[in-house]
Amino acid sequence: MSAAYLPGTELPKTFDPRGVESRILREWEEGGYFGAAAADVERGGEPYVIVIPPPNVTAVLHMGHGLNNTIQDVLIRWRRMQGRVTLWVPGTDHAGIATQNVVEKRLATEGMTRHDLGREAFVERVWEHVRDTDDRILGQLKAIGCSCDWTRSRFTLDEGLSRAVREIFVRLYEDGLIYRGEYIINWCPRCLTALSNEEAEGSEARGSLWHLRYPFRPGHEHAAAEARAAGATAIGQLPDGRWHLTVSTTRPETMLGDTGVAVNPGDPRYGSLVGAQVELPLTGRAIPVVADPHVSAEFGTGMVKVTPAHDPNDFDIASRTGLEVLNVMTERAVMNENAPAAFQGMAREEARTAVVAALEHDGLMAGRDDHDHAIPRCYRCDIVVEPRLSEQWFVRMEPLARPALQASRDDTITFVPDRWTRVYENWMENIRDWCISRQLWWGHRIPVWYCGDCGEVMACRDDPDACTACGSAALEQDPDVLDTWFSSWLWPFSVFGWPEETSDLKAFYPGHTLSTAPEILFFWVARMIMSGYHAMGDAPFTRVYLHGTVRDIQGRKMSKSLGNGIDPLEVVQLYGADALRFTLIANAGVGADIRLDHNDLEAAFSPGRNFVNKLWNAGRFALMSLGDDPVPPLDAVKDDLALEDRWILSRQQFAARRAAEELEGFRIHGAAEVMRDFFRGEFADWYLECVKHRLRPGGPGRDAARSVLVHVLDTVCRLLHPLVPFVTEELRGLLPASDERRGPCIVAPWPEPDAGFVDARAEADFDWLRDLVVKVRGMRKEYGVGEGREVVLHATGGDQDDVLAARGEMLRRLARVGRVEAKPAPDGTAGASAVMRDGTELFMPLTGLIDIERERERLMRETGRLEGRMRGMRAKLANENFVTRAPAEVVEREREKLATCKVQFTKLQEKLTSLAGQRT
RNA sequence: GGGCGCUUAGCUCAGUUGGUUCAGAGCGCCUGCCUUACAAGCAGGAGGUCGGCGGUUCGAAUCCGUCAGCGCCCA
Repeated sequence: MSAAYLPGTELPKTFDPRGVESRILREWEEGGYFGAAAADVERGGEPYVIVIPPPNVTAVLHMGHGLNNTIQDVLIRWRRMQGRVTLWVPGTDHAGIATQNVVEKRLATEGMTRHDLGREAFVERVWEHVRDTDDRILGQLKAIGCSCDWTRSRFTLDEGLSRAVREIFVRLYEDGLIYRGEYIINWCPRCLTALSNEEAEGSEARGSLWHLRYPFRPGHEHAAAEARAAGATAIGQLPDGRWHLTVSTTRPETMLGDTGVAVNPGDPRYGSLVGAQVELPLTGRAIPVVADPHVSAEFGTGMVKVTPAHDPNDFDIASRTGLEVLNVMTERAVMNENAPAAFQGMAREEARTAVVAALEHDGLMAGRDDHDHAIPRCYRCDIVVEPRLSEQWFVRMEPLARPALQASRDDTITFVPDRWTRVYENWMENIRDWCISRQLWWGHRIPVWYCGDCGEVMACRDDPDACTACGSAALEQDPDVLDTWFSSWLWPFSVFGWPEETSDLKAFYPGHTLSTAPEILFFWVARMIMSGYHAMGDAPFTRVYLHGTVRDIQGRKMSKSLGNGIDPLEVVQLYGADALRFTLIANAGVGADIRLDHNDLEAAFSPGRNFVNKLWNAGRFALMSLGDDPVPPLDAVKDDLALEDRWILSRQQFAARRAAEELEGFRIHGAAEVMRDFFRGEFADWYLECVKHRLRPGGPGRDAARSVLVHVLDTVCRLLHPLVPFVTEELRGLLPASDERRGPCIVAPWPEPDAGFVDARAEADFDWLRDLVVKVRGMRKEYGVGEGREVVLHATGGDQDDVLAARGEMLRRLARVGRVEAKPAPDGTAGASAVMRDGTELFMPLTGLIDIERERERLMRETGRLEGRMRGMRAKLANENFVTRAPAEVVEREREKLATCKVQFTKLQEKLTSLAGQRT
């Protein structure tokens, strides 16, 4: 692309990412390759669209983002090279509760709360924070090479996206899908806001199950006695003769808010109790026993205490049975004025201890069992969530879930790995309404106004001046904001200007692939699909790739609090973006977690760096060897191709085909493996070594070698570009230009396999040569024949003499074989032997070096191995069932294998016999 | 309580529809090489009864059941 290296100077021996990446990045951006316009699609281009999972502006990116975005960039770059109109929309998320927490914490260090600042000033403080992290996040994405359309970067609180939020809110409200009501919601007593069910994360905890005794009120002894007589073991008498019942709870402090005890109406034990009154201990209140069909007769004592204001199930019981709702806690989960005076002002944990002690003191504690259960915690601050009765806004989800569920069932949307399909469908099938109001200041203000005069409630697209019912100007906007996810669920179309019917929306919606972590499958992915159908009538994407989590070497999730994170920018600084990407990709099995050692970045990222460096050096070698003469196009040398040329060209078609297959199936690590095997295992290790001598000035078939070398290297660059974009861009830019090699790699065509280059004969012949070289190397090593010392090789009994004769120079260079004889060595010559699979006998005279006993052992090992294999094959073939039932093809293959083994075995036996002769 | 995933070489993990060298890669280890692309490299090598048991099948790392250990999700 640009002349970064002075003509005539050697390229550096190691690839220098820092010197290259920023320059290439600039060239890409200036070239405008990242962007796409609606017009490109209107002209008939086939779009490929990804919207980024917008990172939180809470903090800068970690390695999980590195993985997430590398995957997206690989897909985008690949599709771009395939000629699709690719668009990757970047952006960030305002992350209401999380961001507010971060800024509040910072204020706390200054000894302030958000209330000291006031709403407006506080929000301005948050904006300052956001502007800073937003820039840094986008910078990080650029640094790892993400080819997003930066001109389209969005923020979920942008004006346009805020408009989308209002629009969807009002529409849903008008459709009756948004409502306000008083229900038990998950409440964070630290953040002082409602949470959705998804935001209250269960955490396993060792707890207790306490059994409490509630005495019957005077006059209800008969009911108690009757129940006891009916077999109710949980009914009994206290030492003072009073009757009591027993209920169990994991949260004794809530008993202060009990307003009843419920039993199943069909429970034969408790029929007499319904309508009876018990005395609620510590409070002096009398509460009734009621019947409710949702109480399980089998669970526990079959009687449950009912605390309507502090438990969602109890709330439901109360609404069915008419029990009173009594809230005994403040918003900070401190016992309030409805609790007995002795407990008022106590925090819930404190109150628990006090209640237990008081009950014990009164002889009303029947016992305690260990009880493991899940305690919901706030996903942002980890405080135990308190179920709290409060008035909130909800989305009625069931109608929205219907098409979203159908889309999965009919494979309109598919998940990779497939197991997430069931998780998604299960969630959709058991959908619950979504609490969307948050008692926060940072976020989209709920677009609802209340009339101070007539009480009218209005959901408005634009701020109203007067009440639509009475005309009053005494309007007040709902003080709360919306759940963050209520804006991010619109992301796939709000970024294109919805609700305006923009040309972008027409061109780029629906998108194609969504790549994210499974932890936000419900929060975000599922809801995007719902809103996509509701607002656009179509799914926002068709394939959802759910990748694994980046963990530390001990398998712990990387986190700031553990200090086990790895900063992507540090890795880019030290090893380069390509190394970061290749390392992540090569380690990322489909949906599998990745372990990286944060204490040893060298161990974690050097393989990636080394691979990149290897690539660089292959290019460096090519450039040093090509000389200044024009490189002929492949067409011009097609009649001069040597075996290795035809072989590598054939293998290249295989690699291109396999790489595309892997990418199609989202097996990106598989693509990396295919390409690494091709580039390192075949091109660098074998092809380059084979053609070195030909590339010398005046070397045989030099022009053909030069042509193939450049052609394959160019292909390697293009194949690897989606994975390691910088080094491939740099390298390809240095190759001699030609008509097919003009323009930057980023928009070069993806290599399509060309059947015309597939050459099975060349592959077979070359494989045979490769085997021979490996065998010779093995024999040399066995006897410590120094690498500088040439040997003679006798190769007899095979039918590859032509191949051998033509590749003498290759053998000399790869195995230090000075001369190949097509006839056996004279009888009695000491040396090492081997037999190829086709029966070709190899003999390497090693007079003076050979140890006959050792050679015998070596050959015995070899025959032993063969014998083992043959035994297996003979047994298989002797099995009537195998021969008759297995496909004929498989049986035939087995026979052929056995035959070749036999030939090898026999020849090795002969060698052994002749060795024995020599010994005597 | 329900569901899902994992268990393969010392470490981290691939292994698509059961059958061609399917028992693999990278790192680590051992041995030998500074062979003018690359020591961030090259060549050669050691190392695993694919968690246990049972089943299906001519044939199982692969399919089924079960047990054990680890992890995750939902209630």
